[in-house]
Amino acid sequence: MATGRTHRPATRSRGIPEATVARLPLYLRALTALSERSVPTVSSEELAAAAGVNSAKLRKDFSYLGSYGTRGVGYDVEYLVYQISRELGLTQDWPVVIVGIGNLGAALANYGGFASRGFRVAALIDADPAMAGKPVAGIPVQHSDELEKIIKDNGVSIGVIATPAGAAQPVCDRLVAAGVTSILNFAPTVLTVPDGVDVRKVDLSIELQILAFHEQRKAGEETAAGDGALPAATTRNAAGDQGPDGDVPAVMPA
Amino acid sequence: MATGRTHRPATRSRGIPEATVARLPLYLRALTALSERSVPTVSSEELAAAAGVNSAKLRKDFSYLGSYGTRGVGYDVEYLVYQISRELGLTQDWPVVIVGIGNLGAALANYGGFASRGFRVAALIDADPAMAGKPVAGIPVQHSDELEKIIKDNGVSIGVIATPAGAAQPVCDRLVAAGVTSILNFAPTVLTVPDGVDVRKVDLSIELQILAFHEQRKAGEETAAGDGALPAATTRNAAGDQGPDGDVPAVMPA
DNA sequence: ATGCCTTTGTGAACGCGTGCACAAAGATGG
DNA sequence: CCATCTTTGTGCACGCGTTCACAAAGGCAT
Repeated sequence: MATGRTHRPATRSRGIPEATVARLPLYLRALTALSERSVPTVSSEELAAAAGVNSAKLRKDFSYLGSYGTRGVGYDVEYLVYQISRELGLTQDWPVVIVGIGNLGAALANYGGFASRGFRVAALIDADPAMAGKPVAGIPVQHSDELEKIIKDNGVSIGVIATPAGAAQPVCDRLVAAGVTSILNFAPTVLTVPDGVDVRKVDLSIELQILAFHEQRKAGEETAAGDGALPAATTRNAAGDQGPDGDVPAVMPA
Repeated sequence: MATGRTHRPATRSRGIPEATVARLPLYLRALTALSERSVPTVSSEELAAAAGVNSAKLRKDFSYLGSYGTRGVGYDVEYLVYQISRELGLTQDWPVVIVGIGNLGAALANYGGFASRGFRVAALIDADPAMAGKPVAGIPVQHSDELEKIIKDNGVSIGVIATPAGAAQPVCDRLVAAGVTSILNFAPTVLTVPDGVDVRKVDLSIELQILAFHEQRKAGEETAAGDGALPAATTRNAAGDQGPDGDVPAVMPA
């Protein structure tokens, strides 16, 4: 039971570092914008600025793909778009299913960023029978019962989970059993999957909490000048705190 | 001009590594679940499993906060919930504004994960006059003209951008000018902000592209048995290089 | 009180990612 | 054809993050 592998060992497959892979979509976006403006070539410096990264890092990233630049000139935009697209696997069609058509699921279904790359929403799935047949983003929602059949009929290998936290793991299990090997998880839960299955998670609440940490630190530094104590953050027995049961630390070790 | 700071120097403020901060919300969630089940104490091993991380990493993370455990026993759940909440700044109220009430913005407004922590949606803002006054998630949408006033009146320091890509930077500039110092960006664009302002971005399309990369790699390894032409990464600028699809970039350098 | 057993907290080694700085490569102009 | 100038590709060093492994700490039973 404790064998849940959420993290993959590494991308030692035979090349491209994980950190580089994560930046390729960024470069691709910047390049696409240049392409639309019919810019023929771009230097590492310019492209790096557009993508918001260091130019040395960008050149090193590209070096993992091959030598696609021309010294003294830069990179050919169209050619690079093609190479990165191919490397990311975007030259082929990726059917995806979205499970859980609530507010977020519907937003995802309507999101243009999917279709613009090689992704195609093959189906929308929800457990609520009342949703069945109702069109969202022009696609009729199907009931969970059809999940396995949908996956197999469309050859889906990527699934998006936008269900409530409680439903995520069961849905995940069914997706994996039906043949899905990559999952994008929006539910605030740790998913346990077998080896060979990739999971990436997006958690809105976590991002905000990280921002709050830095925000608090900034505020603390300002007021720290006049007062050693942090702002009311150190509120003792903060009653209105998170607790269903107005709880206080109450239990102190020692 | 190329001075756009999207990345912060570091969190050497006086302690906690960035990687650790990013995991604290994860621990907090696991601990909250335990708390609701009235579990009094938990060992690093158990908690690590629940959060999906290595137990040594978890102990080291906690060691940055202080010595909150008891050897031979583990950690007191309630006490740890409190300490992490305090460290993350969740014991205080964080008013946030969401700008761009489209599908995604509406989904965010309805997302329960915000309110459950210290976050409170102070206002919803959209540039479309037709949206003004219309309630979303029980909160009436306000027009962009009110942005500065809303920020100042509510003391908002965290802003969420869910606008189309084109509108993101102008909105960002206005938020920052009005006093916002932390931004969560859902628009697919690189935001340029002054020093001292934190930006975190969530890009749905990028996550999918990363999954596609790994998915392609998995598929490639399978079929690689019969075909050795896969790792063409070392290909020099050879014209008409690998053409599995016979698709050539059309524009070739040289 | 004493010894055993469990679990924390952390020193140290390792590996990955980042950024610097420069030599090699190629274009361009005379 | 040669000199010069631009920009790539990368060797190298540094710092952060992860993991191992173990000594110290504390509870608990006898």
